[in-house]
Amino acid sequence: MSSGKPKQSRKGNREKLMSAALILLAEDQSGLSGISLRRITKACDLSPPAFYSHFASMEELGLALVSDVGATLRALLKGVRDADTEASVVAASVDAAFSYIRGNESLFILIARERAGSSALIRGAIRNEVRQIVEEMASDFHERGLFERFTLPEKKAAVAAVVSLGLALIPDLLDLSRDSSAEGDALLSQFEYQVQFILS
Amino acid sequence: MSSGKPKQSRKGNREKLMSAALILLAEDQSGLSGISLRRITKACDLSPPAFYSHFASMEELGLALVSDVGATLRALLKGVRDADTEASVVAASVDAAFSYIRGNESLFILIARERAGSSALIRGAIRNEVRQIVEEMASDFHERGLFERFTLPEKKAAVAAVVSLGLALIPDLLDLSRDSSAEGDALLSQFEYQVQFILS
DNA sequence: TGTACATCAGTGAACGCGCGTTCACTGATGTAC
DNA sequence: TGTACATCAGTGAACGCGCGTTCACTGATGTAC
Repeated sequence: MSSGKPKQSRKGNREKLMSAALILLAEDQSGLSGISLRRITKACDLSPPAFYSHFASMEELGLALVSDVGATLRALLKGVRDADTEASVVAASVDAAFSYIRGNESLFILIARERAGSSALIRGAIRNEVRQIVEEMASDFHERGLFERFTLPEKKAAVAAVVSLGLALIPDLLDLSRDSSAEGDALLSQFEYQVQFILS
Repeated sequence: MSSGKPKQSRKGNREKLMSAALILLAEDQSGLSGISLRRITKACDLSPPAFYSHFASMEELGLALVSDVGATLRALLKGVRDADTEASVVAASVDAAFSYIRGNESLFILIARERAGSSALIRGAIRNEVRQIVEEMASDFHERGLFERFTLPEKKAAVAAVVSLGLALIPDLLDLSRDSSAEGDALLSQFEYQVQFILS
């Protein structure tokens, strides 16, 4: 027996805490307020006080997660917006967003849930990330002459509506496709109608 | 000194528990999982075990609240749908919903938050209430020949979009109008655009 | 390259707290006679 | 109307639990000489 663990590793533990939090967030459906500092550190094989070397509180960890997903998603959407007809831009953006969502479910469970969650700070951070994405997409469309029948504020309203409907879709989609994929599909085709209505 | 309280009152305590829960829900912004059985019973001057005479768990209390607000809102919307032009039906419904929301903020904080909250049962109950409202409004429009350019599933999708945007609006509105009424107004006029887009 | 040292991410023990839940009980309420 | 009784919403004490946070500490890591 060569025995045990290399204790006190000290490398990348901040990232480990963040991804352990995400995993717990996705397992329980309980939201940020339902997972405890102690469970997160236990999942990383750390002692509870080690948490404080990286974050002052759970809320700060939540803010870090939100800013991560915001930055990633913004970069992703920017990269995909080089198609130049309206239909293809919309299709590409929705596709990109949804495939990223599928690959990073737990981040979006966080966003969808904490958007109306317990921490005012986190709600504000999410609102800002969403707002940034909406503004960037709307100005981008504006500059490139897409959707010219809309004024700039109208473009923002339209993009905001699509994003909001998409976010609201996430928890429903997760709940329903757990039970029956048919209901999930119905939800998705309803979403397609809705996007179509909004972008006339 | 004639001294104190009539103890063990036994009348209407179920309702007292429910409304105490709502008050706590609105005070803290913490969601159902953030208010405890003990705090609710303390707010009603009851001992903690008295809770169990009325509800088997907090989740059951949550379900009771959801079904209350669903029933009330459905009745309210039904009563207001007797206008007979598209514009006036929409305007009347939105007005009715928003003035009810303003008068019952805490119920809607519950709905908006728990729609993506920790309890799968409660999420399901909210989904059903919303679905019922959407189906009723859409079939009603259908039967009365309003919005004839939409098929029935399109009508449902449109009504669902408006309701979803309205629900997502609530936490943002509460947060932002706390800071500045200007931002709240901007949000509301964005919502007006969005309803307009959807109903073409 | 080797050694002394500062830094700081880690440790385990301990704390007080509010929680949900159980238990045996009490006494107000409404009903049957 | 008055009395005996069943029901069941209430009580207070007690439980074990997991929580966040504090503390004095340790020892791995990277740097300066």
